[in-house]
Amino acid sequence: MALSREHIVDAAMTILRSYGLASLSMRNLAKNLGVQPGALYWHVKSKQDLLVLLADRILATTPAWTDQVGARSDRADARQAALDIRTALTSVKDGAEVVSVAQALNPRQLAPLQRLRDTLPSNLTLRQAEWGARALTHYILGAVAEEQTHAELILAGVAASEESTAYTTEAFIFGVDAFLRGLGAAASAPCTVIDLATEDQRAVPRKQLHADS
Amino acid sequence: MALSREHIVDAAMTILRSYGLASLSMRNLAKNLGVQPGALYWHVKSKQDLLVLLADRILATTPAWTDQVGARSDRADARQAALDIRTALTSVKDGAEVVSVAQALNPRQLAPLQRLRDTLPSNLTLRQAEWGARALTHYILGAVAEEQTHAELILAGVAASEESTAYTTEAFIFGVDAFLRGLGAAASAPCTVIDLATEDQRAVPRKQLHADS
DNA sequence: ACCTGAACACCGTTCAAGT
DNA sequence: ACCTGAACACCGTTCAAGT
Repeated sequence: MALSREHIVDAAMTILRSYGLASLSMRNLAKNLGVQPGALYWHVKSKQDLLVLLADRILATTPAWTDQVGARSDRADARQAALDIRTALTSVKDGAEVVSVAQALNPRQLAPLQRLRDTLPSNLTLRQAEWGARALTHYILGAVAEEQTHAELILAGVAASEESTAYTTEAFIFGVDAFLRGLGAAASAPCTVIDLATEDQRAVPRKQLHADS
Repeated sequence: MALSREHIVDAAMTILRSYGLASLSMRNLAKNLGVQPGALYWHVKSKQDLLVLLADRILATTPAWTDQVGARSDRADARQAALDIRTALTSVKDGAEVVSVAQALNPRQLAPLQRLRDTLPSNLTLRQAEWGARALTHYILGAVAEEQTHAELILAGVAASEESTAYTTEAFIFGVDAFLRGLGAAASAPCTVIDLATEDQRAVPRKQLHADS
């Protein structure tokens, strides 16, 4: 059967579901497809490219947001959007990590991020809604990634399972709700930057590429 | 000069500051120390172990929280704690990513996480304060990681620099403040779990380790 | 157009053997 | 106790050459 981009992504998803991100090497993927590693590079630019495709497919399972005359709705919609994203991420092993890496490499707006922005409280300016959606995305990815690696550590017998999944879900929702409440009150309490002696020791000198000896 | 654990961490920090996480391989580190790669494993258990040490050192530069008779204080303290953590992370290239990875591998409580918990609004239960501190940590690590990779993409000429650092800082603070506001109102609006048809397609089958053919 | 074979320049980790 | 030398089992990517 002829190799194709879609076929490659399918096989990669299978590896991801069964064994996780650590097992997803280009060489192992090629072996699973019965092909030489170099063959993959005809259909896919790089591994980073592949990870972006995988991230899109993982998030594609989230229910489409029915755009009601472009109006931003109440808090419950945003909460549901966050839960839908979490469901999509947890359906694949290391799903949150894959999406995190893909988003870091390709910082374009992820589809559910747009949905999040559109469901945020309507008292925010567009810029604030974008900041809020990004912030919530960071929380979701971080929280779910922690859940998943924790779960894998337990399966590996390294950590003890002290918490039920209901408990984990409650913690997740607690964070989402807290954040959404805060965003709802954002307009009344504007963000004034106070003392920032903390600024700009960030510009670290960049020398050459790669240190040798 | 005799090799030591501290010496290794020093050299690793130097590589990190100058060239970032991608250049921090055990082999490159050994070369910089004028030693064979295997020698490192006498002083350090693994690369993961080393990353945890690095994460601790990166965060060690945050000002110590002067514990005032154990009382949780107001929102300004938590906001300052978040800013201090951001400053520490941005002082090292890929600092946020290093701490993220280390925290994923070794999910023990990071020092500043404790400080965050102690500075959260006092209306929360201890469990809620822990959830809140975790959530805020996820936001901080995600946001700063995005800042840093974005900055590196700009230095590499891949992306355009459309935003000033003040703008970035404002966005960061916006997220922190929103979250803290939401936590402040957490007790009055308890987190009730509504419909969760989303639960538990998370248990993905685990077969053997490593797929072959 | 699509894939193989083979190479290039790397990884983390282990471990007998040396000192 | 501490380190070398050398190996093991991998990586991502490229590219002439084949079909």
